[in-house]
Amino acid sequence: MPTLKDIAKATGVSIATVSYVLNNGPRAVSPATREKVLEALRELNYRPNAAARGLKGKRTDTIGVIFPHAVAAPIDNSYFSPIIAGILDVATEQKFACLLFSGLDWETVEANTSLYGDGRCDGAIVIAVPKDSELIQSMHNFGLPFVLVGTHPTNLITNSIDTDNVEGARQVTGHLLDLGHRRIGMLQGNENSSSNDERTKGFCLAHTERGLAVDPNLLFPSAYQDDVAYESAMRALRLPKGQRPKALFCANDMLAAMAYRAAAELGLGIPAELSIVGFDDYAFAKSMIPPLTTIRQPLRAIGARAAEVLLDRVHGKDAPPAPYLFEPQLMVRGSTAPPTQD
Amino acid sequence: MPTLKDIAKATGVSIATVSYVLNNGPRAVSPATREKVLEALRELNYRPNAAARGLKGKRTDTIGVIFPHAVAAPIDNSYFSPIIAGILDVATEQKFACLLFSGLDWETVEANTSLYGDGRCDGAIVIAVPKDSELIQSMHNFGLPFVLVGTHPTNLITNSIDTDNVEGARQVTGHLLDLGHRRIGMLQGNENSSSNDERTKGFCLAHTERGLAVDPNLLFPSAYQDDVAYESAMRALRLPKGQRPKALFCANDMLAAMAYRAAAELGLGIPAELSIVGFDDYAFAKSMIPPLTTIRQPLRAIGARAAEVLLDRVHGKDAPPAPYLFEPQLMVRGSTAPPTQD
DNA sequence: TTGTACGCGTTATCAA
DNA sequence: TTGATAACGCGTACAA
Repeated sequence: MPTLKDIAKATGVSIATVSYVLNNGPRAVSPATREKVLEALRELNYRPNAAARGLKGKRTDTIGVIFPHAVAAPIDNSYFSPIIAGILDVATEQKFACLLFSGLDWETVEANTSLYGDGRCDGAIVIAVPKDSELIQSMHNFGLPFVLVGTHPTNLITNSIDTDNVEGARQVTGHLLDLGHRRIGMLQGNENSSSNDERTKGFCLAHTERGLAVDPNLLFPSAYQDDVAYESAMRALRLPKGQRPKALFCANDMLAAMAYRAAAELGLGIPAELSIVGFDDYAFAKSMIPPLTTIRQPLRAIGARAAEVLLDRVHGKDAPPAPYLFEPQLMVRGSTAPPTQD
Repeated sequence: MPTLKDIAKATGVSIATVSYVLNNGPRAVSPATREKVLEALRELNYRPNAAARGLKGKRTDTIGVIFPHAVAAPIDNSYFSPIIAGILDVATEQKFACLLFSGLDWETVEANTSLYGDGRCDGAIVIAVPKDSELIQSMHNFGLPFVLVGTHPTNLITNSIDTDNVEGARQVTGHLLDLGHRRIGMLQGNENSSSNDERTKGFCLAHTERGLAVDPNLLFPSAYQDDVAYESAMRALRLPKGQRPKALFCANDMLAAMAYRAAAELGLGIPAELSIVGFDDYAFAKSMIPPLTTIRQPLRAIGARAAEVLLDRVHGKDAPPAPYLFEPQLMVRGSTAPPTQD
């Protein structure tokens, strides 16, 4: 690997000059030597050494992405991966690379956080961290720019990017209510997640706005894990006919897929005997049979926006630590219909 | 951020001593000073600077992962993300981080490859690169340890990790033939991909082993993209009844999902009127309705194995540049049944 | 047992 | 317009 010194030697100039050519400044170089240097750079296939640059206190051109990648929950693929794709879109465009810091769960991730503090990245994006996590405060104390995705800490210390979960849940529940449904169950997500709190709130809001009460027996605790979700769905759908919900609002599309499975096993037709709606509009939602009515969350755009905000911070344009909410979009497909008579 | 110098000053020893304590050598430090130093390190919350370490020529404790993340194909999530999860499993355990180098397609990725050569990582994993890509040769020339996943270059210059695609395709096609199917179509994947070549080969092999010929009209060119796949599936299933395949082998599960959609739109019951099999066993396969019969490819284990092999190389244990093939596993579910009479 | 000093490849300051 | 050189933080050969 050639270094500045090699280029300087080959060209007969000083390393300073080479550096100025490389960085287009901060001082001028005569066109003649400039050309000579550029040629040598190309000739020897020179690559600036990232470590040396980082050491000089310059940017590392790297952003960290912090998230857990649990063992077998489809949500990990469907949720994290479009977000990371969006981050990559923006990062690649701005010639940044992404450094993943991960672990199976948040506990492991937090235990490994030492990694982000060693000057390997200029900033970090933290995805779906539990809102009571110490990580948020400790990162803030650390001073590295960071942005949250899918989490709204109570004290606003940095930017957070997300979809308006309350509004989305309100819309999709409203869609069911407007179809005439009155016995709607909700399959909930992780207990300590921002998204589940907000989606539950929107579910209730849609009811109260119409002067209707939510039956607490129709809130089915579950989690963003396929096995847990399947069990919860079975519990909900095995209720005696008069109590069984005629529609299910699932806290995300993966839960909805599990509800489909439970319904199929119990011989309940969708949407004839049971309407199902989800949340997120994962890639597979439109391919489900029947296609799932759900709330579209622009995950890739969320990731891209997070990267933009972070890179602005990295470049010194400090935005106020405001939350940024994307508008949810109701996607009415084939899994919802008016209720049939009992 | 405290540096070695700060610790040295606080403890009243030299930076060399601090360094020796940190690295447990190469020379001994008296237990007394050792304790003092350790305490100061903890006290001041010292973190070694990765850039400085990298500059000294030591390991960066980072592995690069090179792959494209195209615009909207579900395969990207379902294929890449479990592999990356597997890489993360091993990397995290060995205290390595993963640096993603990506672009929308391989063209962009290759244009950005300059990134991997700047000393930011100790080695790289390249996922599903087209087998004729220059990237492979240029990385080899570069001298950075690397490992391939899902690609088998013709000249064996490093390790490659994959599933035995020929054998998997042979098994799942054999399953259809053994059910009595004789008019089996194949929905193919990307033209220049190793996986598609090998799966096509296995498809043919299963036929010839049984003394049967493959009807070339039943090979439907397609790609690992949902829109293209859907169109191809429609073309296959719109054939007049006597020519229409009664079973479809899809080059991966995403194609199979698109075939489900096409079948649903044409009113063809699965598996009554049409058997469908896939390949990969993506997370969603078992939740499809009916659950998809497919070949399980242990993607997460593949990622983990790739990371292990790479880290061995990084640590200097040079294995021979052999390919490593995982055994495919036939998962018989509800999407296959014996053919009905015409 | 410990301290001093050099060099890794950059960038930036100072001097020419 | 350019060259010499200090500094970034760390690891280690050498001197003490």
